[in-house]
Amino acid sequence: MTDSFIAEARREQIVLACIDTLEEVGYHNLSLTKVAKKARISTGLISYHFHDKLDLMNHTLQFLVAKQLDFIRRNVVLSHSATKKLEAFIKAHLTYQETHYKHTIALIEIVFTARNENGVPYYRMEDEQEEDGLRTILVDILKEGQQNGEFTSSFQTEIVASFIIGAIEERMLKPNSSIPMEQYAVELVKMVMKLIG
Amino acid sequence: MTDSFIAEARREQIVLACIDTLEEVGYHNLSLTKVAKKARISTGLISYHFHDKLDLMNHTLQFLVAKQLDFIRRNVVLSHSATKKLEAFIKAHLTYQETHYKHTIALIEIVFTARNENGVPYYRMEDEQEEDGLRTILVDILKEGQQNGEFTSSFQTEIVASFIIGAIEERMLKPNSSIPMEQYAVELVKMVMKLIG
DNA sequence: CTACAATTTGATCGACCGATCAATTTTTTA
DNA sequence: TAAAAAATTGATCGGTCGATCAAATTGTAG
Repeated sequence: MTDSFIAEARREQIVLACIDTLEEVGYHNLSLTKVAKKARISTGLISYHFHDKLDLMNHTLQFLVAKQLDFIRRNVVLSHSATKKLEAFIKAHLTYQETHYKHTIALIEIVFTARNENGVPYYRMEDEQEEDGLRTILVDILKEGQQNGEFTSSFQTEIVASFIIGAIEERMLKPNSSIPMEQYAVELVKMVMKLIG
Repeated sequence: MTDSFIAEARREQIVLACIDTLEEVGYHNLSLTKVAKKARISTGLISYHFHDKLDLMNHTLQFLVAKQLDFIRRNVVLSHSATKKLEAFIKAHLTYQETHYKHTIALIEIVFTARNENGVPYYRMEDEQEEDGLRTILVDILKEGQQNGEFTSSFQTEIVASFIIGAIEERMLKPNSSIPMEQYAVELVKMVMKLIG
């Protein structure tokens, strides 16, 4: 296993096949054989490019998080006020979940099922170096708005952030709701502004 | 397998062992052998009292949901205004997650990992007959408050309910937060009242 | 062209799992 | 108390999985 172009392309191909398989059968029923079949390669090749199953899952999770973060961040930076950034964050996040449904499902499958070497699942892990996560982006927007007077200073950014992320993730788990995503996004923005504006 | 007292007690014992095992190793690494060992019985006895592994999980999920629902409902009915009921709902829900942490973890493990005969996980299922779920209780409280004038009528109960449940479940996944549960509950109640009061 | 390195295959191994079942023990029934 | 029913054991079976590896193929450097 090296870092050649071929190896890098192959690894991404396997990661993509892993995402497809996760969405179709879930982590619970996923096997390396199924991923290999999806990627139209032999099972041994996966072991050649990834140390073991957990290593493949770690790379797949990293891929999914990076894509989502990149999409949302690119939308947020287009705005130049905290209010507009907040709106962009909420809408981009909800939009991504709808347009990249397969990725969202794969992400959920890994986060709630995969466990590290010590048996700790991702959803129970302490966010070690939350240097650059989605939550940090959101908290920074809230702080910026407080500092420049767009938002009131009478709320704790961490709690409002939980509030917003909770509402977004709640929607992530119920995409089949009777309420269209667009409307949900608009209403959520309205509510948040009523809270902090 | 019958419905005798012995069988009923044995089934509950197995369900409790299942909850313990879920919390310790997760659904992913759970086996009927481990559940049997936890319950200090033979493996065959589980198959005697439950049709198969999925049947055990269904009973365990039903047990967990019923316990949680019962606790929250008992707290809510003590209050006699929509405002107080809403406060009781939020605080009871958050309190239950902290005092019954093991049950919360087991619930998450089943909902996000177990799949029915058709391969559909619980978290992706349409809530068939949501006759009596937590969400219904919450929506009913919101409707009651709107009808008797405690709350404004300018919001959609379904969306605010998602908002509230999202904030509660977000906390469920991050119990190790720097913010104490009590404070989180108080702030959440304040925010919701600011939204709808 | 040649030799070496990287890549890929597919068979195979040991381990574990869910489910089954004959045999045994305990409880209930009459 | 004797017979029947219920409950329980533990060994066992077929199946699947993750990982390994010798062998084959492809790519690359000299």
